[in-house]
Amino acid sequence: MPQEIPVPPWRRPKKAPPRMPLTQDRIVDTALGILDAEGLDALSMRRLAQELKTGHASLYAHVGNRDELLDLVFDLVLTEVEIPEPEPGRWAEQVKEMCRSLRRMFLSHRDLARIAIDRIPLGPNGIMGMERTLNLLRAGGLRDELAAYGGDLLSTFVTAEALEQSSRHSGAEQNREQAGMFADQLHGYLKSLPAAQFPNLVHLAGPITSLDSDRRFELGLEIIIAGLVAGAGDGVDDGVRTAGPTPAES
Amino acid sequence: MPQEIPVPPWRRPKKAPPRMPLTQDRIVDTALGILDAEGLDALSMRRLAQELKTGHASLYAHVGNRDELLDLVFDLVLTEVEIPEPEPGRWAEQVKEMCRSLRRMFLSHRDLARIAIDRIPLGPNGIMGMERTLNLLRAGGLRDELAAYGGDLLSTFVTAEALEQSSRHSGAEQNREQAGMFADQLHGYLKSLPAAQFPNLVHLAGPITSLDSDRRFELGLEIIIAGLVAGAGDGVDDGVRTAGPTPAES
DNA sequence: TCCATGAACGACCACCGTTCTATATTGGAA
DNA sequence: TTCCAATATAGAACGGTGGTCGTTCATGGA
Repeated sequence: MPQEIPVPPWRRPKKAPPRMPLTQDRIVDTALGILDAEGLDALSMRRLAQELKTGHASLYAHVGNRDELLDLVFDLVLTEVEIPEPEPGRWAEQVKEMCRSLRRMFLSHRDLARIAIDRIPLGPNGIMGMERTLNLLRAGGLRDELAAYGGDLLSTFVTAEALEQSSRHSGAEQNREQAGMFADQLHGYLKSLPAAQFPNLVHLAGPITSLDSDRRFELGLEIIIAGLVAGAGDGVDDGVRTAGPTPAES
Repeated sequence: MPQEIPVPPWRRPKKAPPRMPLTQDRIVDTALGILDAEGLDALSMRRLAQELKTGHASLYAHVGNRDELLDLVFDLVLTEVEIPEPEPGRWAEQVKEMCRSLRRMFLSHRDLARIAIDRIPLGPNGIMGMERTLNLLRAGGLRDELAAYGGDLLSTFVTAEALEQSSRHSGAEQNREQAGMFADQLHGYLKSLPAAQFPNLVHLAGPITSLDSDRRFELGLEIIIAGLVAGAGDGVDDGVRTAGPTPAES
């Protein structure tokens, strides 16, 4: 890195102040950068302030606290998720496309699933996403309750699956290699169990460990969508027998 | 509290040493106690050591580190989950019973879902549970891949749902009240959105906010089980068309 | 009785999030 | 142009965290 040379004070125009002011946007952008590069544990207020060349206490004038910062980061990346306008006859495929887009977003931002897993996206982009998601789900003819809950279930599924995938590659950065290592180790372990006591684990050691993340994801997606189109929950066994639409509001 | 009187050294039988030794079991039990009473954030090594009337450094002779301690706590509570032996003709109901038992476990131990969400239960009780779960799922006639993944999907679902429920009651202890408060606030907010821009959110404000945790859980359970019995994923659209059993191992 | 072993422990280390207070900077009014 | 009030900035400090290290000490075996 070249040595920093102080700028002579006489050539420094009035405009374009060299001291870029701290703004919430700049903080959130930088936070996302650290997250992508170094993960959630590295994203401390101090590390963030250092990146912004300021003191860590200064951040609190713009973001409230760390948790709120994570809210903002989450809402920011939500802009990357594409939720299609409904087209007739392509409902199931469009739902899958939406979930795949959400998954791509998670996989392209390290540890974001850890942030999202216990957060309800109520920022502006989150609300927009909910609206568009509901629009798509209802286009499939789902009754209100199922549309309302289906969106939750799908996004929870995608988040949890991304979380599992990223937590398997814990600690250091490793792409496919370490994941394969782990799968191999686990496979060996399961195969080594006493077959008399663990017949199913021994028998299924292959399928359990050979499912890669992509296959797991597609499989889960199909299961949930199949369950949704089956109109599950029409009659539940806890007393409520009728399937009529729930009253519009509580 | 009565004053502590030192025991005279002459009456102290050889057996039953009054100084209860630190063991891993005692540590894990105590950790679970703190977890139940005060939550995960309160479960620090120092707090735990204090409860055991010792120094926090002493714990590391028995548990490795905090993460491993949480592994052990997780495995311990897994003993509370009941996984039924398969009975003919009751498959779907038995799967539900298993999931409900798992959920009861989560709800009776504060913050346990937060511990479980990114952990693969590979302790002794976890392995036992996996075996019994696979045994039950396969009794339903699920093909290998679906049985192997179905268990994962179900447990992920139960955990995520428990996590959502417990994170809604964040911070202070609140049973139904605060949850209802939050739902009411959210309902009001959704209803207040501009209907032209957010027609679906406004229309579904009722169903979205009126679903209580129990109903959400049962609904999700039915969706997933319906998807499983539909044998989803027989033909997937990523090139693989045949549904033949995957090779026994990789 | 002596000693080796391993558990227990206090002092540290390098951090963390957050708050308080003092200072610097700035835009606008006089 | 000068001055002031409002605001942004940042340093110090607080009370915590998980984890390590070297030392002390009690206990069981020889």
